[in-house]
Amino acid sequence: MSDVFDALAHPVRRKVLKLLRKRPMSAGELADKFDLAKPTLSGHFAVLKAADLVTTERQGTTIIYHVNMSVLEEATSALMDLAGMGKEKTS
Amino acid sequence: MSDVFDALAHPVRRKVLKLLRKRPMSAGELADKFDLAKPTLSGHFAVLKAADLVTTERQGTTIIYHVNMSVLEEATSALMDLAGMGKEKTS
DNA sequence: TTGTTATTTAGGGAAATACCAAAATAAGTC
DNA sequence: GACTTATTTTGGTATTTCCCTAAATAACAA
Repeated sequence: MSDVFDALAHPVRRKVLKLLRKRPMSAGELADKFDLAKPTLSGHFAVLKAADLVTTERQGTTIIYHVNMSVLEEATSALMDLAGMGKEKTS
Repeated sequence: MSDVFDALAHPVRRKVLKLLRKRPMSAGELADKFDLAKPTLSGHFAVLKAADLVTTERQGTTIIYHVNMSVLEEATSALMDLAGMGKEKTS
């Protein structure tokens, strides 16, 4: 879970997830949305992938990134837990 | 908001918030829960405070930390938004 | 003022992170 | 094979983060 929060800590990576939530996109297509060199973005993708927040699918020469909603939802649950929102035992 | 996600990225800081959610605690009392030097914890507290995730109150010589639930809830909402959970416009 | 307790600030070193340009890899086409 | 396109890996530098010990500050008591 720490991997996930680490990944979420960078604004670029949060924006990548936001973009991927609308639809899967290739690495290059994603990179075009940022004012950063492609290797830099590639590094960010690797962090997201290590946290299992995205998955990849190769289509010929391009690589398509998909957001992994279940992990994003788990992170949200973890944070809700920390915030004491929902699912609480009234003891 | 980036300050908040940065603050949440470190496991020690998440644990501090979890402890403070039960009840406010002094810096020293918190520090005792970790196997780290007090100045190290003080640094973590400063990060949490910069993100407005905690507030402080001095009582004589001790400083009491309180979790700022509203900011924690805002962060949860932001993540829920990223995850597309709840509050969505069906368009 | 001297001393004690609680906490933070200062200073420094090691490790991690973020960025880039250049080179390498992968898949496909001619 | 030679070339093109898409992407990642490598190598390098600069900045930031994390942790420590030692010193400074704050509030209070004797």
